[in-house]
Amino acid sequence: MTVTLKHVAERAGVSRSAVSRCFTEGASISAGTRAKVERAAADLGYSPNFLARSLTTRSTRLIGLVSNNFRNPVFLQIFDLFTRGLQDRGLRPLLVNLSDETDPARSVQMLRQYSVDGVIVASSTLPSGFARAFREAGVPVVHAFGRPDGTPDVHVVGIDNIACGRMAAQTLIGRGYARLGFLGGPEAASTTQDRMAGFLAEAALHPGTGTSIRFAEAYSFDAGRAAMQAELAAGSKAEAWFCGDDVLSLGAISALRDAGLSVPGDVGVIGLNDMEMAGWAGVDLTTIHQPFAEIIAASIDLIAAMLDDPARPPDSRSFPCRVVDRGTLRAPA
Amino acid sequence: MTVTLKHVAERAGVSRSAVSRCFTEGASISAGTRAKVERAAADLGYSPNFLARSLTTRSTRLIGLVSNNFRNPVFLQIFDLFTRGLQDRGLRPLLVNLSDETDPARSVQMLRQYSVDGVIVASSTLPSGFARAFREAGVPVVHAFGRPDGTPDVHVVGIDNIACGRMAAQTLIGRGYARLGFLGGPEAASTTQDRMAGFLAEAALHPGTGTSIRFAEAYSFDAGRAAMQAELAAGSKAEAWFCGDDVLSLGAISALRDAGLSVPGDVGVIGLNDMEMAGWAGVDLTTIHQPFAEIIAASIDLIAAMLDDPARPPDSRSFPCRVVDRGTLRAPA
DNA sequence: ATTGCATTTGCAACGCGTTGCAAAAATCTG
DNA sequence: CAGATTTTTGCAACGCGTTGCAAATGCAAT
Repeated sequence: MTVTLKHVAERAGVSRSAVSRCFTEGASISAGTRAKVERAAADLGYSPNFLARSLTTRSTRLIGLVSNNFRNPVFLQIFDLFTRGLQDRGLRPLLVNLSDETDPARSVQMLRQYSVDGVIVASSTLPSGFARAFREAGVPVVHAFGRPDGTPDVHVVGIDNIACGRMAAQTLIGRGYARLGFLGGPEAASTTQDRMAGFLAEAALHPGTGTSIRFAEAYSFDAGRAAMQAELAAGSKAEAWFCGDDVLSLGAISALRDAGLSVPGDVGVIGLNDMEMAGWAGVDLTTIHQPFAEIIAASIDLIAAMLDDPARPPDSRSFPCRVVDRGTLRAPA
Repeated sequence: MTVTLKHVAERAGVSRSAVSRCFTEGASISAGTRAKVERAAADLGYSPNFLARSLTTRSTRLIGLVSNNFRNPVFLQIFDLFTRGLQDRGLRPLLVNLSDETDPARSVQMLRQYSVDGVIVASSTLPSGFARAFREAGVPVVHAFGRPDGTPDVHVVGIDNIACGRMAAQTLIGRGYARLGFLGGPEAASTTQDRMAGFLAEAALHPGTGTSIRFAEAYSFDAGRAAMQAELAAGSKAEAWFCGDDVLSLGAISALRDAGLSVPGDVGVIGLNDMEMAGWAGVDLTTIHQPFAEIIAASIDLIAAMLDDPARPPDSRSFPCRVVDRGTLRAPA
């Protein structure tokens, strides 16, 4: 049977309150009773029931970790960092897979039923309605990898996707490529739109630079490959591609190489994310590094801050990215 | 503020019990009051607090999902399948990252404090003491990807690692390789030992077959690469390798190719798992398919069964594997 | 209208802890 | 040592639902 406060209290010969206070930070208890209680608790193998406690303290230390991306290997790194970071603060991730959920209301309800203290939405492709729905339900929320914005309605931490788009274009132009391609992720995602906008804006500043655009259905190898195959079948003229994600880049490269083109000999590719695999020998993907560790640390900081002050006005943090030069672009002229 | 049973009861003009019964399956309630209650609940946006409910029902529908492998891309697929499968049954995964935890007691205590209904340990490298610790604490547990065994002390579902080792050796011998290598994961893991044992046993049945052994520090690309580099530096003579995991295989292949060897021209490689990436164009890893979907479905079935009957005697289920022939072994003679 | 039975309802206690408050005990002052 | 403080303790109520039980209601048959 489960051993409860009462059992410990009886064994230690004190009141239930005394036992409770022994297990709550900073409560008033004398050294003597503390010793008795600890002894009894140890004998019985007691530890307090967090869920019962949460009824009165109104805090579960449960955090909903919500994502819809379980195909892109970079998310394993992301889950690793999130789970460790949360655990280090005594928070517990309740993992929610929204891969085929379209209705925010259901997930909001479910997470409220479990009284989560907060929610982290980790996705660049979930419509922002999801994050907003949590906020409207009064649940602290931070949207990691969302679209930072001057007047956010929820906390957002991510990168400046427009700047990344520019950076990619600049890099390609700096390498002497004139006909540029953008291979984006799902067209509807705001991050895709921003990356494209930055990319096109920068390209437009450079006369003699042409651009073409294509979108992949998903952030996956197959989708990237299919998109590039379609592009090639349509007689692509692009000399270098900026792909909105590394795994997309790998798919695209495989299509290019299958078509007998050399990367970077014939066509250059620059990705985005700098997932672990991008650095693997033999992969050597040139890419824009997205500072995951910082983004995740900031997200956790924010959610932790909201536990203390749930009314904290939404904030938007954006971290700088940088190009990691490996082997899929030709050397500077 | 949170809206509770009481508020709904007042608004509907019924007792708290009536409201409660309206939200519990199969409780006795008339159509009339049900309508009143549902109306009031909808107006107020009420939904019951699972955690409070769990106090009396003694069921949270929370399942600890425990793993220590957040570097091997195959685990993203695994988490995807687990989270979806659990969600489909109305169970909620509390994700626990044990990457650098060595003491089972701490995780057991933590998960008990959250009153999880059960625990799934998803790992082939966690010492079996972890799973046992949960069982001893009276928490239903199933160890997925563990070592199936005739007299298990916890539920185990996985593959017959010895048979896989044999299968790998047979395959290599069938292709005419005579000097075989085994590149295992962490040496201490029972799965590594079993795969090796099967591999060596089978090789021993074939006169004229030589074997060499090496272990990687972890199931990671870098570890596989480093191990193969060490092997090459030591003047390896093996013609074909069975690697205990796909990501290890990829690391090994990268080392082989860097050393100027062709795969499968000079050296053959067969992996284990058949992670998604193994099938990517350009990767084309020949490997032994581990039936993840089945293993995970069975694990979830088992944990669900234990919710009904916690005393269910431990069972051990093993799923058959099969070779998936792609491009890293030479064709049969 | 009465009896008999099945449903439905509310009361009150319970699950496991926490906490405001007042009483009790310990400590300090003079 | 009495009196004033401070600390520690227990009581009892509370957080949010559930549930055994007995009372109340509904309905059909007599």
